Amino acid sequence: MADQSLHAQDLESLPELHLDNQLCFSLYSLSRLVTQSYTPLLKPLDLTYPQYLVMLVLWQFWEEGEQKLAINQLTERLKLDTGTVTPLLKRMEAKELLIRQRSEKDERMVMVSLSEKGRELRAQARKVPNALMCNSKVNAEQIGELRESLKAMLSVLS
Amino acid sequence: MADQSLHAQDLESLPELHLDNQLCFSLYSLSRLVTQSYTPLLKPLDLTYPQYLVMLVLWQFWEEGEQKLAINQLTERLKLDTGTVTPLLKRMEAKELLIRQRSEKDERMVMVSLSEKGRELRAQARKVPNALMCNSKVNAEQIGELRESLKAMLSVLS
DNA sequence: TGCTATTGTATTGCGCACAATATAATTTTA
DNA sequence: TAAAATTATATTGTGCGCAATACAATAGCA
Repeated sequence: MADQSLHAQDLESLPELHLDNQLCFSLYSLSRLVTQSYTPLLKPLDLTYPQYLVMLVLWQFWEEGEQKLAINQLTERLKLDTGTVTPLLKRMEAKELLIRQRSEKDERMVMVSLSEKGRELRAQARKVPNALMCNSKVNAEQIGELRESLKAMLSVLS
Repeated sequence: MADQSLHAQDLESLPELHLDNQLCFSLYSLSRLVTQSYTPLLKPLDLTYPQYLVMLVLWQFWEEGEQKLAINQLTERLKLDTGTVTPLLKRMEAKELLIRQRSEKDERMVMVSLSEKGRELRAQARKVPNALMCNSKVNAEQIGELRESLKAMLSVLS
Protein backbone atom coordinates (compact mmCIF):
# COMPACT_ATOMS: atom_id res chain seq x y z
CA MET A 1 0.00 0.00 0.00
CA ALA A 2 1.23 3.52 -0.78
CA ASP A 3 1.82 5.97 2.04
CA GLN A 4 -1.52 7.36 3.14
CA SER A 5 -0.06 9.60 5.84
CA LEU A 6 -1.37 7.33 8.53
CA HIS A 7 -0.98 8.62 12.06
CA ALA A 8 -1.62 6.94 15.38
CA GLN A 9 -4.66 9.07 16.10
CA ASP A 10 -6.22 8.07 12.80
CA LEU A 11 -6.84 4.60 14.12
CA GLU A 12 -7.77 5.52 17.65
CA SER A 13 -11.16 4.01 18.39
CA LEU A 14 -13.84 6.62 18.91
CA PRO A 15 -16.94 4.69 20.01
CA GLU A 16 -18.93 7.87 20.40
CA LEU A 17 -18.70 8.19 16.63
CA HIS A 18 -20.08 4.70 15.99
CA LEU A 19 -23.44 4.52 14.32
CA ASP A 20 -24.87 2.04 16.78
CA ASN A 21 -24.16 4.26 19.74
CA GLN A 22 -26.03 7.17 18.33
CA LEU A 23 -29.54 7.90 19.43
CA CYS A 24 -29.99 10.08 16.38
CA PHE A 25 -29.45 7.22 13.98
CA SER A 26 -31.97 4.93 15.69
CA LEU A 27 -34.44 7.77 15.61
CA TYR A 28 -33.79 8.50 11.96
CA SER A 29 -34.00 4.83 10.93
CA LEU A 30 -37.08 3.98 12.93
CA SER A 31 -38.86 7.09 11.70
CA ARG A 32 -38.24 6.11 8.08
CA LEU A 33 -39.17 2.52 8.79
CA VAL A 34 -42.49 3.52 10.33
CA THR A 35 -43.27 5.89 7.47
CA GLN A 36 -42.54 3.06 5.05
CA SER A 37 -44.93 0.78 6.91
CA TYR A 38 -47.69 3.35 6.47
CA THR A 39 -47.21 3.52 2.71
CA PRO A 40 -49.16 0.38 1.73
CA LEU A 41 -51.97 1.32 4.14
CA LEU A 42 -52.27 4.83 2.74
CA LYS A 43 -52.04 3.83 -0.89
CA PRO A 44 -55.78 2.89 -1.12
CA LEU A 45 -56.53 6.40 0.19
CA ASP A 46 -54.15 7.93 -2.37
CA LEU A 47 -52.29 9.72 0.43
CA THR A 48 -48.62 10.06 1.24
CA TYR A 49 -47.60 10.02 4.87
CA PRO A 50 -47.23 13.83 5.24
CA GLN A 51 -50.54 14.27 3.42
CA TYR A 52 -52.11 11.87 5.92
CA LEU A 53 -50.79 14.04 8.75
CA VAL A 54 -52.40 17.11 7.19
CA MET A 55 -55.69 15.23 6.97
CA LEU A 56 -55.44 14.21 10.65
CA VAL A 57 -55.17 17.87 11.61
CA LEU A 58 -58.05 18.91 9.38
CA TRP A 59 -60.29 16.10 10.61
CA GLN A 60 -59.58 16.96 14.21
CA PHE A 61 -60.44 20.62 13.67
CA TRP A 62 -63.57 19.54 11.86
CA GLU A 63 -64.56 17.41 14.86
CA GLU A 64 -64.16 20.46 17.03
CA GLY A 65 -66.45 22.48 14.78
CA GLU A 66 -63.74 24.48 13.01
CA GLN A 67 -64.29 24.40 9.28
CA LYS A 68 -61.32 26.52 8.34
CA LEU A 69 -57.82 26.89 9.62
CA ALA A 70 -55.00 29.15 8.61
CA ILE A 71 -51.80 27.83 7.12
CA ASN A 72 -49.78 29.05 10.07
CA GLN A 73 -51.97 26.95 12.38
CA LEU A 74 -51.11 23.97 10.22
CA THR A 75 -47.38 24.66 10.10
CA GLU A 76 -47.37 25.13 13.86
CA ARG A 77 -49.24 21.91 14.51
CA LEU A 78 -47.09 19.85 12.15
CA LYS A 79 -43.90 21.75 12.98
CA LEU A 80 -43.23 22.12 9.28
CA ASP A 81 -41.96 25.00 7.17
CA THR A 82 -44.13 26.91 4.70
CA GLY A 83 -41.71 25.79 2.01
CA THR A 84 -42.91 22.27 2.76
CA VAL A 85 -46.54 22.97 3.46
CA THR A 86 -47.44 25.30 0.60
CA PRO A 87 -46.66 22.84 -2.22
CA LEU A 88 -48.02 19.98 -0.12
CA LEU A 89 -51.38 21.72 0.16
CA LYS A 90 -51.38 22.57 -3.54
CA ARG A 91 -50.94 18.91 -4.42
CA MET A 92 -53.75 18.03 -2.03
CA GLU A 93 -55.99 20.70 -3.52
CA ALA A 94 -55.27 19.27 -6.97
CA LYS A 95 -56.57 15.95 -5.63
CA GLU A 96 -59.66 17.81 -4.40
CA LEU A 97 -59.14 16.83 -0.77
CA LEU A 98 -59.27 20.42 0.44
CA ILE A 99 -59.91 24.02 -0.55
CA ARG A 100 -57.48 26.90 -0.17
CA GLN A 101 -58.79 30.45 -0.16
CA ARG A 102 -57.50 33.85 0.92
CA SER A 103 -59.09 35.24 4.03
CA GLU A 104 -61.24 38.31 3.33
CA LYS A 105 -60.52 39.82 6.71
CA ASP A 106 -56.76 39.57 6.33
CA GLU A 107 -55.61 39.01 2.81
CA ARG A 108 -52.21 37.78 3.93
CA MET A 109 -53.80 34.63 5.29
CA VAL A 110 -54.82 31.56 3.35
CA MET A 111 -57.53 29.47 4.92
CA VAL A 112 -57.72 25.71 4.36
CA SER A 113 -60.93 23.71 4.60
CA LEU A 114 -61.94 20.13 3.91
CA SER A 115 -63.80 19.34 0.72
CA GLU A 116 -66.65 16.85 0.65
CA LYS A 117 -64.21 14.26 -0.65
CA GLY A 118 -61.77 15.10 2.11
CA ARG A 119 -64.42 14.66 4.79
CA GLU A 120 -65.56 11.36 3.33
CA LEU A 121 -62.03 9.99 3.43
CA ARG A 122 -62.09 10.01 7.21
CA ALA A 123 -64.27 6.92 7.38
CA GLN A 124 -61.68 4.95 5.42
CA ALA A 125 -58.77 6.33 7.42
CA ARG A 126 -60.31 4.92 10.60
CA LYS A 127 -58.89 1.52 9.82
CA VAL A 128 -55.32 2.75 9.38
CA PRO A 129 -54.08 3.05 13.00
CA ASN A 130 -55.41 -0.35 13.97
CA ALA A 131 -54.16 -2.07 10.86
CA LEU A 132 -50.67 -0.92 11.68
CA MET A 133 -50.82 -2.16 15.24
CA CYS A 134 -52.08 -5.56 14.12
CA ASN A 135 -49.35 -6.00 11.56
CA SER A 136 -46.54 -5.15 13.91
CA LYS A 137 -45.08 -7.64 16.30
CA VAL A 138 -44.65 -4.99 18.93
CA ASN A 139 -46.89 -5.11 21.96
CA ALA A 140 -49.05 -2.20 23.02
CA GLU A 141 -47.14 -1.63 26.23
CA GLN A 142 -43.86 -1.21 24.40
CA ILE A 143 -45.49 1.28 22.05
CA GLY A 144 -46.99 3.23 24.92
CA GLU A 145 -43.62 3.49 26.64
CA LEU A 146 -41.87 4.69 23.53
CA ARG A 147 -44.61 7.21 22.80
CA GLU A 148 -44.38 8.79 26.23
CA SER A 149 -40.61 8.83 26.07
CA LEU A 150 -40.69 10.57 22.67
CA LYS A 151 -43.28 13.10 23.78
CA ALA A 152 -41.25 13.96 26.87
CA MET A 153 -38.15 14.50 24.77
CA LEU A 154 -40.09 16.58 22.25
CA SER A 155 -41.51 18.86 24.90
CA VAL A 156 -38.04 19.52 26.27
CA LEU A 157 -36.41 20.21 22.94
CA SER A 158 -39.04 22.17 21.06
CA MET B 1 -73.79 28.13 5.68
CA ALA B 2 -74.73 26.03 2.66
CA ASP B 3 -75.59 22.37 3.08
CA GLN B 4 -72.38 20.42 3.44
CA SER B 5 -74.09 17.03 3.66
CA LEU B 6 -73.21 16.74 7.31
CA HIS B 7 -73.97 13.39 8.86
CA ALA B 8 -73.79 12.28 12.47
CA GLN B 9 -70.76 10.10 11.83
CA ASP B 10 -68.88 13.03 10.37
CA LEU B 11 -68.57 14.58 13.80
CA GLU B 12 -68.02 11.42 15.79
CA SER B 13 -64.83 11.82 17.76
CA LEU B 14 -62.10 9.45 16.65
CA PRO B 15 -59.26 9.93 19.12
CA GLU B 16 -57.17 7.25 17.43
CA LEU B 17 -56.94 9.62 14.50
CA HIS B 18 -55.65 12.52 16.61
CA LEU B 19 -52.13 13.64 15.93
CA ASP B 20 -51.12 13.66 19.58
CA ASN B 21 -52.09 10.06 20.08
CA GLN B 22 -49.92 8.83 17.28
CA LEU B 23 -46.54 7.39 17.98
CA CYS B 24 -45.61 7.89 14.36
CA PHE B 25 -46.00 11.65 14.56
CA SER B 26 -43.83 11.98 17.66
CA LEU B 27 -41.22 9.87 15.96
CA TYR B 28 -41.37 11.88 12.76
CA SER B 29 -41.24 15.23 14.58
CA LEU B 30 -38.47 14.32 16.97
CA SER B 31 -36.40 12.83 14.18
CA ARG B 32 -36.61 16.05 12.17
CA LEU B 33 -35.96 18.13 15.26
CA VAL B 34 -32.81 16.18 16.10
CA THR B 35 -31.58 16.39 12.51
CA GLN B 36 -32.14 20.12 12.63
CA SER B 37 -30.13 20.42 15.82
CA TYR B 38 -27.20 18.72 14.08
CA THR B 39 -27.22 21.19 11.22
CA PRO B 40 -25.34 24.05 12.92
CA LEU B 41 -22.78 21.60 14.35
CA LEU B 42 -22.16 20.00 10.97
CA LYS B 43 -22.00 23.24 9.02
CA PRO B 44 -18.33 23.90 9.96
CA LEU B 45 -17.56 20.43 8.57
CA ASP B 46 -19.55 21.18 5.41
CA LEU B 47 -21.63 18.05 5.94
CA THR B 48 -25.35 17.41 5.84
CA TYR B 49 -26.79 14.98 8.35
CA PRO B 50 -27.01 12.00 5.95
CA GLN B 51 -23.50 12.78 4.74
CA TYR B 52 -22.35 12.72 8.37
CA LEU B 53 -23.89 9.26 8.74
CA VAL B 54 -21.96 8.05 5.70
CA MET B 55 -18.76 9.41 7.24
CA LEU B 56 -19.49 7.62 10.52
CA VAL B 57 -19.68 4.32 8.67
CA LEU B 58 -16.51 4.99 6.68
CA TRP B 59 -14.59 6.07 9.78
CA GLN B 60 -15.67 2.98 11.68
CA PHE B 61 -14.57 0.68 8.86
CA TRP B 62 -11.31 2.59 8.70
CA GLU B 63 -10.78 2.00 12.44
CA GLU B 64 -11.28 -1.68 11.83
CA GLY B 65 -8.64 -1.69 9.10
CA GLU B 66 -11.02 -1.79 6.13
CA GLN B 67 -10.05 0.82 3.59
CA LYS B 68 -12.78 0.06 1.08
CA LEU B 69 -16.36 -0.93 1.33
CA ALA B 70 -18.93 -1.77 -1.30
CA ILE B 71 -22.00 0.36 -1.83
CA ASN B 72 -24.27 -2.47 -0.78
CA GLN B 73 -22.49 -2.63 2.57
CA LEU B 74 -23.24 1.04 2.98
CA THR B 75 -26.89 0.79 1.98
CA GLU B 76 -27.31 -2.14 4.34
CA ARG B 77 -25.68 -0.33 7.24
CA LEU B 78 -27.65 2.88 6.71
CA LYS B 79 -30.82 1.06 5.64
CA LEU B 80 -31.03 3.38 2.65
CA ASP B 81 -31.90 2.80 -1.00
CA THR B 82 -29.36 3.03 -3.83
CA GLY B 83 -31.52 5.80 -5.24
CA THR B 84 -30.59 7.78 -2.15
CA VAL B 85 -27.03 6.63 -1.70
CA THR B 86 -25.67 6.88 -5.25
CA PRO B 87 -26.26 10.63 -5.67
CA LEU B 88 -25.31 11.19 -2.02
CA LEU B 89 -21.91 9.59 -2.62
CA LYS B 90 -21.44 11.53 -5.84
CA ARG B 91 -21.95 14.81 -4.01
CA MET B 92 -19.50 13.67 -1.35
CA GLU B 93 -16.97 12.66 -4.00
CA ALA B 94 -17.35 16.12 -5.57
CA LYS B 95 -16.39 17.54 -2.16
CA GLU B 96 -13.38 15.21 -2.19
CA LEU B 97 -14.38 13.43 1.01
CA LEU B 98 -14.19 10.00 -0.58
CA ILE B 99 -13.26 8.06 -3.70
CA ARG B 100 -15.58 5.83 -5.71
CA GLN B 101 -14.11 3.20 -8.00
CA ARG B 102 -15.32 0.08 -9.74
CA SER B 103 -14.01 -3.14 -8.30
CA GLU B 104 -11.65 -4.95 -10.65
CA LYS B 105 -12.69 -8.36 -9.39
CA ASP B 106 -16.37 -7.75 -9.96
CA GLU B 107 -17.12 -4.84 -12.21
CA ARG B 108 -20.69 -4.57 -10.97
CA MET B 109 -19.44 -3.36 -7.62
CA VAL B 110 -18.36 0.16 -6.74
CA MET B 111 -15.96 0.46 -3.84
CA VAL B 112 -15.91 3.54 -1.63
CA SER B 113 -12.86 4.69 0.32
CA LEU B 114 -11.95 7.71 2.40
CA SER B 115 -9.79 10.42 0.89
CA GLU B 116 -7.07 12.12 2.91
CA LYS B 117 -9.48 14.99 3.48
CA GLY B 118 -12.18 12.58 4.59
CA ARG B 119 -9.88 10.94 7.11
CA GLU B 120 -8.75 14.28 8.49
CA LEU B 121 -12.33 15.36 9.08
CA ARG B 122 -12.71 12.73 11.78
CA ALA B 123 -10.72 14.76 14.29
CA GLN B 124 -13.17 17.64 13.94
CA ALA B 125 -16.21 15.39 14.07
CA ARG B 126 -15.12 14.14 17.49
CA LYS B 127 -16.62 17.19 19.11
CA VAL B 128 -20.04 16.77 17.52
CA PRO B 129 -21.68 14.11 19.73
CA ASN B 130 -20.65 15.84 22.95
CA ALA B 131 -21.61 19.29 21.74
CA LEU B 132 -25.13 18.06 21.10
CA MET B 133 -25.47 16.49 24.53
CA CYS B 134 -24.25 19.67 26.19
CA ASN B 135 -26.65 21.88 24.32
CA SER B 136 -29.69 19.79 25.08
CA LYS B 137 -31.54 20.05 28.33
CA VAL B 138 -32.18 16.35 28.35
CA ASN B 139 -30.35 14.26 30.90
CA ALA B 140 -28.18 11.31 29.96
CA GLU B 141 -30.46 8.79 31.61
CA GLN B 142 -33.46 9.89 29.60
CA ILE B 143 -31.41 9.63 26.42
CA GLY B 144 -30.18 6.16 27.34
CA GLU B 145 -33.73 4.97 27.95
CA LEU B 146 -34.99 6.30 24.68
CA ARG B 147 -32.05 4.84 22.77
CA GLU B 148 -32.64 1.36 24.13
CA SER B 149 -36.35 1.64 23.49
CA LEU B 150 -35.75 2.70 19.89
CA LYS B 151 -33.21 -0.03 19.27
CA ALA B 152 -35.56 -2.66 20.64
CA MET B 153 -38.35 -1.46 18.38
CA LEU B 154 -36.01 -1.35 15.39
CA SER B 155 -34.82 -4.90 15.90
CA VAL B 156 -38.39 -6.14 16.01
CA LEU B 157 -39.55 -4.28 12.94
CA SER B 158 -36.61 -4.57 10.57
C1' DT C 1 -20.85 -23.14 -24.51
C1' DG C 2 -24.92 -20.56 -24.92
C1' DC C 3 -29.19 -18.99 -22.21
C1' DT C 4 -31.49 -17.55 -18.34
C1' DA C 5 -31.57 -15.81 -13.71
C1' DT C 6 -29.50 -13.12 -10.35
C1' DT C 7 -26.83 -9.43 -8.46
C1' DG C 8 -25.13 -4.66 -7.96
C1' DT C 9 -25.53 -0.15 -9.20
C1' DA C 10 -27.51 3.70 -11.71
C1' DT C 11 -31.34 6.48 -13.52
C1' DT C 12 -35.88 8.71 -13.58
C1' DG C 13 -39.61 10.85 -11.54
C1' DC C 14 -42.03 12.57 -7.78
C1' DG C 15 -42.67 14.28 -3.14
C1' DC C 16 -41.03 16.03 0.78
C1' DA C 17 -37.74 19.16 4.04
C1' DC C 18 -35.66 23.33 4.81
C1' DA C 19 -32.60 27.56 4.28
C1' DA C 20 -32.78 31.80 2.13
C1' DT C 21 -35.14 35.16 -0.07
C1' DA C 22 -39.14 37.67 -1.88
C1' DT C 23 -43.55 39.92 -1.72
C1' DA C 24 -47.72 41.67 -0.29
C1' DA C 25 -50.81 43.02 3.49
C1' DT C 26 -51.29 44.75 8.04
C1' DT C 27 -49.70 47.00 12.25
C1' DT C 28 -46.88 50.08 14.74
C1' DT C 29 -44.85 54.19 15.45
C1' DA C 30 -42.85 58.63 14.82
C1' DT D 1 -50.87 59.65 8.13
C1' DA D 2 -46.51 58.29 5.95
C1' DA D 3 -42.55 55.41 6.91
C1' DA D 4 -40.77 51.44 9.21
C1' DA D 5 -41.43 47.09 11.28
C1' DT D 6 -43.97 42.96 11.48
C1' DT D 7 -46.70 39.15 9.83
C1' DA D 8 -48.29 35.53 6.56
C1' DT D 9 -47.45 33.10 2.70
C1' DA D 10 -44.94 32.01 -1.56
C1' DT D 11 -40.80 31.04 -4.34
C1' DT D 12 -36.18 29.27 -5.36
C1' DG D 13 -32.61 26.12 -4.93
C1' DT D 14 -30.46 22.12 -2.98
C1' DG D 15 -30.50 17.66 -0.92
C1' DC D 16 -32.54 13.76 0.48
C1' DG D 17 -35.90 9.35 0.24
C1' DC D 18 -37.94 5.95 -2.30
C1' DA D 19 -40.67 3.38 -5.98
C1' DA D 20 -40.02 1.85 -10.44
C1' DT D 21 -37.24 0.83 -14.05
C1' DA D 22 -33.00 0.02 -16.63
C1' DC D 23 -28.73 -2.08 -17.51
C1' DA D 24 -24.44 -4.32 -17.28
C1' DA D 25 -21.73 -8.03 -15.17
C1' DT D 26 -21.59 -12.40 -13.06
C1' DA D 27 -23.39 -16.90 -11.77
C1' DG D 28 -26.03 -21.05 -12.66
C1' DC D 29 -27.55 -24.31 -15.49
C1' DA D 30 -29.11 -27.20 -19.49
